[in-house]
Amino acid sequence: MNISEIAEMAGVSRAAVSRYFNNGYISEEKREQIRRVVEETGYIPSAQAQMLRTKKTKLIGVILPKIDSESVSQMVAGIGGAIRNAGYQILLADTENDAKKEIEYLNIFDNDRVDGVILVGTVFTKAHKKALKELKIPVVILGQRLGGYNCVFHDDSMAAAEVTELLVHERPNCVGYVGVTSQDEAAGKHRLEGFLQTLEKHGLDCGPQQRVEADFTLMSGYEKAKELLTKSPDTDAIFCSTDTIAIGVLKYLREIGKRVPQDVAVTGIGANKMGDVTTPTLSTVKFFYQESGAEAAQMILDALDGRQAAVKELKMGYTVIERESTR
Amino acid sequence: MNISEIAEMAGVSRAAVSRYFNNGYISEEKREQIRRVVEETGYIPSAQAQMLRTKKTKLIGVILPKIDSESVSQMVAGIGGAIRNAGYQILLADTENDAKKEIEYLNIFDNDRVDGVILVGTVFTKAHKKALKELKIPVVILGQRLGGYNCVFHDDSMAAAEVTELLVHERPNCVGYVGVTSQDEAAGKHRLEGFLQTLEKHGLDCGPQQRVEADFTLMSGYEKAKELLTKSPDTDAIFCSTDTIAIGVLKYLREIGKRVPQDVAVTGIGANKMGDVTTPTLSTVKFFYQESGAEAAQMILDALDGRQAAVKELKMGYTVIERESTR
DNA sequence: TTTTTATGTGAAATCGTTTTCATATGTTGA
DNA sequence: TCAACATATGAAAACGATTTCACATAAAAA
Repeated sequence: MNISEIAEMAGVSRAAVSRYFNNGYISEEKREQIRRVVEETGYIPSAQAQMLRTKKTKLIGVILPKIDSESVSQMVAGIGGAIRNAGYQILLADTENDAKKEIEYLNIFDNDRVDGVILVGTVFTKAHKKALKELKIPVVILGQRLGGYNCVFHDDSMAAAEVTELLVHERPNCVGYVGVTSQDEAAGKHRLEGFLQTLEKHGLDCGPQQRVEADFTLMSGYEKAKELLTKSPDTDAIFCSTDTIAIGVLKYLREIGKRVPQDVAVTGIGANKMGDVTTPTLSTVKFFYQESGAEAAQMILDALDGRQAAVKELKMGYTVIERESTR
Repeated sequence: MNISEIAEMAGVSRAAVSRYFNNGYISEEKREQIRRVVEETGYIPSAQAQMLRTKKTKLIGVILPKIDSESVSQMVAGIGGAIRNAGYQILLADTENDAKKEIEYLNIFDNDRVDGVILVGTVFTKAHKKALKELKIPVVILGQRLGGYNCVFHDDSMAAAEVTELLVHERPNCVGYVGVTSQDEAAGKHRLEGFLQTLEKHGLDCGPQQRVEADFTLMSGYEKAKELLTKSPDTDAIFCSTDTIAIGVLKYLREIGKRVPQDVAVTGIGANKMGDVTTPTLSTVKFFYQESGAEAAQMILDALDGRQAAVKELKMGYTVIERESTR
């Protein structure tokens, strides 16, 4: 089934059929003839031919580090919901935490594979910035701020600062930090900054010897808590850069018989589902991942529509969730 | 940059350049000339033109009910990993639990949008079966068995039967069931069957009045537990069709002061991350979602390669995880 | 009445590849 | 020597749409 057959069956030219689908000038009479034939045959225009001719794919490339993560999958849900009504679809590129693949996909997508890219970023190297600079199609960075680029990110610093208020409410003697690499500016650097800022405000301290660096897993949180508490057994408040890490920390504390929050207060960030079912439940900050995904999608859509002149940076809000692990 | 420009720069015909990329006959001399020009220009052939001409998109359509779900996102991770090396990518279609959209996407994808479809199924209506029957491209059903179609699914019945063994280990007096609609054959019908089978084997019973139907949420598990325990306050073992539901049940039991497992034993299915951090931790069954995704992907790949003559049904194994909520 | 404008139409070019076809040449086997 | 075959090449057709162009016609404006 192609446009020529439809045209012939309807007794019109190919151009007329094309106009029928694209709201071009066409008489009521021919419109009806074509409608009938299209209905009978169930004809759908070839997406490939359209893409080739129009240079529009109606595809948004989504590059992400790992799809099976609560936050990332929520962002994708938000993106999907926002672009569907505009007739776009998601071309998924899961890099499996491989930075090289991020750049590879960026280059592949740039070659007319998709109309725009949403990059769920973690760490930005020189190579990333070079690849981004050379990009010919619109791009939105999601989850990180990157100067000069459209981006949607979370107020990691303020969120960390506010949740730290819960942590230090009972005036701890010895505060600990279980974070992630500050190469990840959002989850590493900014959260650490917010944390330290609140400590300072309260005349508290958390020197480098009180800080340990985990990766994004529960077991790593557990191990690093052990390291921290072995070094400083009198730690009575622990800030964790993610909920998953925090839950690993809780696990270790329970194992050595420390009560939370009586002996040690603990906070996380991210409002992972797990944090609401632990004992004690975890004080944390809720980011609106699905909404940020939707916002990023809208930004790409605007760029594709030719709206949106200047580069936009959108910082999303958050909600502090006070639960049992602090007080 | 198109193939004609490259051909001209290299002093060869378009056909030669095409052969260069597709391992056709080409002399060492020309190969080298083309290689140089391609390297200089960074030329990448237009995917759209290739798709149009070859009728191959190198795309797998993945239709799923909801991407921000632990099991689904793990399946997608598995699919992604398996198809990447074969040069395929995922075109994502999230139906947001809308069965109509499942059929819509099936039809869209069938029209040369993708080379094959993986359908993460839940409920199959007549309309689904009609759409599937009319499908011209290969399809694999993931997560459900559907006779006559390639599918990868889990041994829900046996898994439920085995986890029920844990539940009845202490010879309960009154067994309850919090399940999901049996329109969902995998999570509803088969798990119920497995559950009942083990009960029968032990001379136990769980009549319809002891069974309640939840949806797939934690709060629903909570509400239905309330319903069940109001009706039958002496219930001392509860089978839950999913971990999320089970955790809602645990929440309610704790609220009314029932100890788990001393007063009431509870089991779930699915090995959700939450079940390992609750108090008590949840006895459950681990399915291998990522692996099933990978298997489904391999099946599609085989079908596209012309291998795989007959329809295949692949039933995946499971592992029972005994934790604190039973004993 | 004449000019402008809006509406309607199909032929043909175009998008950027792959593939068929016709045609060579050089090598091998009989 | 001649047939058979593998290797090599470019011209041109094909994939299936959209869009430009030239040309109508009818209605509105001057």
